[in-house]
Amino acid sequence: MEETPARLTAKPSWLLTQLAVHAHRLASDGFGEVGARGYHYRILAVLDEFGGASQAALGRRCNMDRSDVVATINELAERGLVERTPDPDDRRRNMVTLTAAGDRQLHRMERVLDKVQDDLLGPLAAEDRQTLTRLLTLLLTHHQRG
Amino acid sequence: MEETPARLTAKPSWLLTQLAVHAHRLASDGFGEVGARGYHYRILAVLDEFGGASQAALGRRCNMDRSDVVATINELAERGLVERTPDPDDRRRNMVTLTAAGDRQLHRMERVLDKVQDDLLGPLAAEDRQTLTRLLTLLLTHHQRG
DNA sequence: GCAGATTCGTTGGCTGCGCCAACAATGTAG
DNA sequence: CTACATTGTTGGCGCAGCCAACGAATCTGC
Repeated sequence: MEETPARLTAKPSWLLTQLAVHAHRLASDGFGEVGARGYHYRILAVLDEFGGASQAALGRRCNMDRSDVVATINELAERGLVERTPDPDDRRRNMVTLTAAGDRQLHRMERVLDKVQDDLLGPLAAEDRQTLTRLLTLLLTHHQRG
Repeated sequence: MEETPARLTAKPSWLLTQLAVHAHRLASDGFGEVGARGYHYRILAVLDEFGGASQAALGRRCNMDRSDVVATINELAERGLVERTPDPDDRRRNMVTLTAAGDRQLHRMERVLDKVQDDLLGPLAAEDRQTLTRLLTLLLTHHQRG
């Protein structure tokens, strides 16, 4: 079949973004099977790990825009996975908390994601997986500061 | 500041997609400075490397949907970077060819992209860059077949 | 105490990229 | 000739990442 030009396949930025497409598709398909999407997982994971928080704090923790947090919380609240209550100490804030159903959904998504990692790293040996993770982590933390 | 949950930062799929966001932003910003975007580069690169081709063939070579190729060729033709002529041998096809201006634009984008790679891989030593590229290439080719 | 800056939730909108379905025109194989 | 496949095109969708603006509430400097 038709080949992709070498100028593309040689560039790390190309490899990264294209592979990210595959990763995203794997995750997206998996999430779809439990009626969710990526943003849902981020919010639920943060709530489970750090407890209830304001929407702005959630956004900062999972690298999301405030406006996208609003929409996501709307969807999660509709499904009863999350509760939004006004914060009495600071009436600008909404306290967002995880419900029992939300916790169950998080566990479902966690299982989905575990499988995604396996599919994604498919042909890589354990050592290579570790190397890759190390390098990616290094780069990501670097770009998060600058 | 607020931290990102470990469940996220530990997952290769997260690292990959988030780092891809940074890569995409670097490329996007650079392309923006020369009045272009990612799809433009793909098409121009394929034309330069393999010569004129039909829109469908272009799409297969750079992993783009036929409909997106149409829009991209429209934009490129508008700017005079590409020419669209009916193929006399197969009247379904359009022959798309690179113009001199298109070639110059490609070179501009090439320079932009070289800088992007450097910014992207920033803190990595030459050896680590090679390792990363190798692993990513391996995974990408794997996911392109399955 | 008060004026000015900052934070928070919310609305509405935009871009890029990856897709899909449908259609007419053309080509190919049986 | 008939079926099937390919090509260009239109129009539309979803996800993710953004930005600007607004009123309400809070915090800060004076």
